[in-house]
Amino acid sequence: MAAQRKISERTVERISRYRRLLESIHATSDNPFIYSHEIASLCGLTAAQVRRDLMTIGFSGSSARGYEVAELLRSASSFLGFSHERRMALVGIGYLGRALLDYFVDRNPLFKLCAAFDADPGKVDRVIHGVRCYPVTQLKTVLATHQVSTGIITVPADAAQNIAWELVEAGVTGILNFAPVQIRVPANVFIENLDLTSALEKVAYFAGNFSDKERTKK
Amino acid sequence: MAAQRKISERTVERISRYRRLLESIHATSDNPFIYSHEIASLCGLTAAQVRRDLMTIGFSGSSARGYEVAELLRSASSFLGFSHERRMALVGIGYLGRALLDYFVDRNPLFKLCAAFDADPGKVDRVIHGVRCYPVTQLKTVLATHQVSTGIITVPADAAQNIAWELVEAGVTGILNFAPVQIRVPANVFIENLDLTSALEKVAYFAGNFSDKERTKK
DNA sequence: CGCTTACTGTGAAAAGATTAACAGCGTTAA
DNA sequence: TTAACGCTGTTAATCTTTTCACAGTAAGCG
Repeated sequence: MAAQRKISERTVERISRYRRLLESIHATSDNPFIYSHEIASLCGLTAAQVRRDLMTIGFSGSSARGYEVAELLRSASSFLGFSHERRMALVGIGYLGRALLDYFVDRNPLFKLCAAFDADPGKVDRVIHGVRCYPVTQLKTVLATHQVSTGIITVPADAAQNIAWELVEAGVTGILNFAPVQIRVPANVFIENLDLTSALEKVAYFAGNFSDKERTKK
Repeated sequence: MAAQRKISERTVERISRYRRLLESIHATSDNPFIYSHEIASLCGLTAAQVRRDLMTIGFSGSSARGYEVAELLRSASSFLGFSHERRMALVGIGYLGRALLDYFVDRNPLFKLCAAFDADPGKVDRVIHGVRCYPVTQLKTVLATHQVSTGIITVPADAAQNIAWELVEAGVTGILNFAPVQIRVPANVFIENLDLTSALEKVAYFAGNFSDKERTKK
């Protein structure tokens, strides 16, 4: 729809963070305006970066008063697609899967986690954190009835690629993958690989080699 | 110690992924050599990138035969600091905290999760997934006895910054933060903010706006 | 009113990360 | 032994992201 071109992943992530920040500010502060440098400082960024991000989503503030909180909140929400409901499914009901169910359910009513799947018969046919659990064999049929656009993968590494393919065949166009393998998908599907092990090893690396060295900017 | 300078976060993350890949290849394949383009294809990268990464950690292969798997595995492990044990602590024993305990415990014997903390008295003074749980009030004393270098934060957003400060005061030099706030730490401490909500919103964004547009390269 | 101030919006510069390109070399095959 | 091949190591080019810097502008103040 909106024909903006090539907005970077980094920018989208930051917009998401701004949005949440603004939500909280909107609820607690009575000042209806906010400056780029205030947002920046609360998000650990530079003011220039914030201004540029807002520029790319086409939001304008007022010089001398800054940005109107309510308006910007609305604009960021609309940019992120909060205007319509998204349906999501989770595959892999291990500890991590359950934690994510708990984490995502009811956090945002427009991001509806409407089904969970697992290969273990002992884990299915019940409701966890308000989400119905199905055998993974029924993935395609269940997803077809639910119009799911986004999938979350928390299965073991060796099963992840197959699950991804099934999700894609079922019409999913975005995948958040926690399995520690690089998953390949068709070019028209977006995949975000979130590798907890390498995140931790990175922290451990820099925790060790850091007193003397600067961190290269994020 | 090793006086390499300014190795980027991205590179460290990739080295970690290479390492895991090599571990698996070393265990299953009988071919003692591997080419950069093989690693690249398995990790979803270009061969040039792999060669450059290995260059930055100072590893050399042989022309015409590629890289010796066992050697490279050793070299990557040593680069990542697997030569000595790291001790880690986790703060916040909610669903996510428990999932991470399960995820990280015994995954790598050199990354020892040796204590968990929570503010809720009902959750402490027991052992979860092999890790002893303490009241968060004892954080500093317990960490002092354990020589912990790395902390994992899975507490609610409003408590995260305070916990970070306490971790830093206790001598932690690297933090992996899952709370959805940007945490500030002194310049000599490394922090990685892993924001699940913005990761998901990013996926949802690109899942929606993607048929027509290229993803900007990671 | 006009002056001052401090902000936004944005082109241009800088920094950082990735990819291209190729010289040089070890291996293999003839 | 030599020639051909296909790899690595690395420099240079390109592409991306961030930061700088400043013109333009609205609000507040005297």
